[in-house]
Amino acid sequence: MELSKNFTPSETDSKWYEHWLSKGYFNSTPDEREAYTIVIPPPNVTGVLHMGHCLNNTIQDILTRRARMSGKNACWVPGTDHASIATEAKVVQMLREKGITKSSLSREEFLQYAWEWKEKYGGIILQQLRKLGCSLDWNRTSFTMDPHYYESVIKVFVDLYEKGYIYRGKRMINWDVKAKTALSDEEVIRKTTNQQLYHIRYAIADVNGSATNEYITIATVRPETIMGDTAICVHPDDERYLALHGKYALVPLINRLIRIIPDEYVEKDFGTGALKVTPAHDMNDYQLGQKHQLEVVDVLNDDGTLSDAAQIFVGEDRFEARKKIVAELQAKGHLVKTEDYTSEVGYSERTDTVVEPRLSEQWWVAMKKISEPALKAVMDEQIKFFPPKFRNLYNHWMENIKDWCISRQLWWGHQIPAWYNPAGQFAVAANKAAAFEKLQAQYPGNYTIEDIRQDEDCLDTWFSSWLWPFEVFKGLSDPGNKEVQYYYPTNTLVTAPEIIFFWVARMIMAGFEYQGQIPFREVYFTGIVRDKLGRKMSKSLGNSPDLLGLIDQYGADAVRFGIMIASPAGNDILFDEASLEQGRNFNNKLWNALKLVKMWEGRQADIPATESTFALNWFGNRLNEVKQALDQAYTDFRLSEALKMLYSLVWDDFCSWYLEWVKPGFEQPISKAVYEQTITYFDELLQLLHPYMPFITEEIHHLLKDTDQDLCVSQFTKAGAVDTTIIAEGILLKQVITAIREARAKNQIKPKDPISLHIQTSAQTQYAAIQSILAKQVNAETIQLTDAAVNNSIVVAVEKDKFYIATSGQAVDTESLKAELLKDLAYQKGFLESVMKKLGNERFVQNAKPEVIANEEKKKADALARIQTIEESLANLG
RNA sequence: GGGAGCAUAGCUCAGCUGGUUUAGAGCAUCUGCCUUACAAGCAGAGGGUCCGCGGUUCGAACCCGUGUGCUCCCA
Repeated sequence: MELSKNFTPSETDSKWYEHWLSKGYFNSTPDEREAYTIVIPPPNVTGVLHMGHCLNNTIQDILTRRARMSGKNACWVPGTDHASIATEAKVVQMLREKGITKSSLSREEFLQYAWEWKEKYGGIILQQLRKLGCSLDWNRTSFTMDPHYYESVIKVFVDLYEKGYIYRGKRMINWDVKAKTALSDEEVIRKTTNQQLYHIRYAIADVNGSATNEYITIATVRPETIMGDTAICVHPDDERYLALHGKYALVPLINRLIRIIPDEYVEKDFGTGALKVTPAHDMNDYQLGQKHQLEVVDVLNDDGTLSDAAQIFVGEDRFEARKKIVAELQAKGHLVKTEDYTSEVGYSERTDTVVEPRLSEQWWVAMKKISEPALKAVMDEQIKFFPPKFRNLYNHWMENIKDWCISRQLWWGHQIPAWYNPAGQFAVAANKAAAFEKLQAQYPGNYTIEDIRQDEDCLDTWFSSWLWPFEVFKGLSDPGNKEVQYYYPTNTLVTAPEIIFFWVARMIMAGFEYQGQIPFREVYFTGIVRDKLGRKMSKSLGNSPDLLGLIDQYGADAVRFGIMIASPAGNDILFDEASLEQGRNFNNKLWNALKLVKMWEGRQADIPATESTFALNWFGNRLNEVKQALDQAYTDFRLSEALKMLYSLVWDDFCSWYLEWVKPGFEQPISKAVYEQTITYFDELLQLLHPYMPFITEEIHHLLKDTDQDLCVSQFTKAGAVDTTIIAEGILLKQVITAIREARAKNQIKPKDPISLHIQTSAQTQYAAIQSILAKQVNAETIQLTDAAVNNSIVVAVEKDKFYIATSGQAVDTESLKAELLKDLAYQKGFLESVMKKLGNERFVQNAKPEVIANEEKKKADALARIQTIEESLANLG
């Protein structure tokens, strides 16, 4: 069989994915094995795969595949959430393109369009995850608006309402004027924004509204809201304004009479020290207004235009109105000055418009009541966070938790199960009939079931996704069923730290409330993917690479490698395409190792493995050593480090050392035993790598030997014991080879020119075992042991042993050799000095642990021996 | 304004309980090689005031204090 020059992922990736699917390897059903469960953090149904997903899902796939290969019944559940705001925005846009406005449709008609959109365009991301190789159980694909899921969300709402955890209330909320809906605090992104601070003077007036000649100047960034002012506030101790306490002022342009009130809330040093109070349009002003019983004048409509209450510029957009009002204030002499000002402004996460604080009637969850067990579970490490630093963040948020605004003025989502009678009284129930019954019982009256209407609003998307870990197994709609008992609590949640409050905390709450236990045992927080300049990837910066393009270009395995190698535990990732190149090169290395051993396949012979005994023994021990380290790295979620270990094991230990050590001479036969063991080792490496790079490993596994067994479902064998002596001998051998090669290079001995090597050592038997390997690696035609210095040779010292390199005809560059030895000598002497300093320190000898002192003694002895070797070598050079 | 985290080679990071060779890896750089698996490669090399200062200790990259710089979260 002819193997291509390089590995070509495009030909193999889809072949193997289809094969795995057809074998049903990713599908899980409860059995007697231990379950290992991951539920995917459901991506937004409108979403497409980006770097964040790539990282997140690669990690989940690594964990899932590793579990599957470790005797567990691995189950990774895919799905999407319905993303109220984002999806509704997409549907509205689609309708607009068709010339249809949302307002011309009934709710039912709109939802029909929305479902059509979802079926046609939604969940593209799930297809893309296949390209990445994700071993998800597609039979379990879930959606937050599946019928059973929908019912469960409603059930939870009714239940929490009945428990008194949900209430309806008029409060200040974040309003998205574009989507015309409430947002929770977490959906508001604060951005530093350049603005103008306008200084505006208000005429002082008497109680009858007659203006005086005096003025008070306030500073504001929002002049368009002055028509909603109901007071001016000054600090009670501010001497400038003492005389004005209890006086009145006139709002410019509309001449409404407002009070001047003292309150310590005002900062004397900010602006003019006088604050206009607009309770309808500012969170703090609202609180101030409540304290002083101020009137609330709402001058904005729900779309961000000025309302009738504004009296002027009615119907104009808030920012247009701002410009016009500033112009008019200036024209009428009310504008004192304008200065540049920078502050944080809230923007809607979904529509990127400036969020409007707005007084509005919404539904809320009283969080204090249900958060307690969830806080405790993390603090007690019943749920472990990786990295643990996120426990602090979690703790802080949970202790200062605020009520959750769960209503959204949207149609796409779970409609709030509250019904109102004609008098506006309401009841919460699972359906209309039950609601009517409740209403009549509570508010008897002369109205029929036809007269009651359901709340128009739907629920926040997170109010459905917090049920995800159990409702994907129908844990609420079919309580205690076999699946939820088997798979729940799930094992690992892998997610980004930015949704720790949106989601992680709330899932834990819901888990306790509805399953009586934690939803997962550990949470792994990935870093945020940034570009190589450290900037967060975003659409507006255009710095997110086209992931599918990268997969096409480099192959899924290289992309997975690239993102994992750059992903230290708990830190952000600076993504650089260079790491994908490294991944591709690594693929190629594996591929070429395959080509090499394939060349040997037909050259097997019944000859003893004598010369390769050491190599076989050594690599077997290295493999066990790394396997043990890998187990620990996985336990600690040090996935990037685990990959580095594997990379080095394959590239350095296997390819650069082991394969070279067992490689037969040109067109020479290879011992059958050596060949077979090499195939076994190679296959073990592929197996260890499989969770990270599933495609190439499966491909090579099948090319390596004829087998029906797929690597995907093969089972790891336990790491055996490690013989540390062999490992140490391997290290010494590598050192010797490197030192001799270095000497060859320094003395311009061409790789093809053979040398004669003489070894002066006290450990002669050790060298007997590795002699043939050494000869091969340094191109020595003879190797002899010697008791004395060899004349006219290059001398190299490694540890306590000396190596004399003799060449035919080549002049030895004694000067550079001497320089090297002197440099080494200086280092060793410096080292010895530092050790002697310690040992000469009485207090060290008194206080340090015996094993530490013994180690220093050994360091001293070793250094002395090396110094002696070097000095003898120098003497030999003359 | 409140809180958290980070600072080690040009870049990205390891360095776990203070003592494991006067600090390690990968990438990048430099030198020499088209050696029969691999130039997407091989062989070798250079590169550090462990952010500054002070302290604890026989001993500090590691612990404490402080300053500086960066990042994030909350208001």
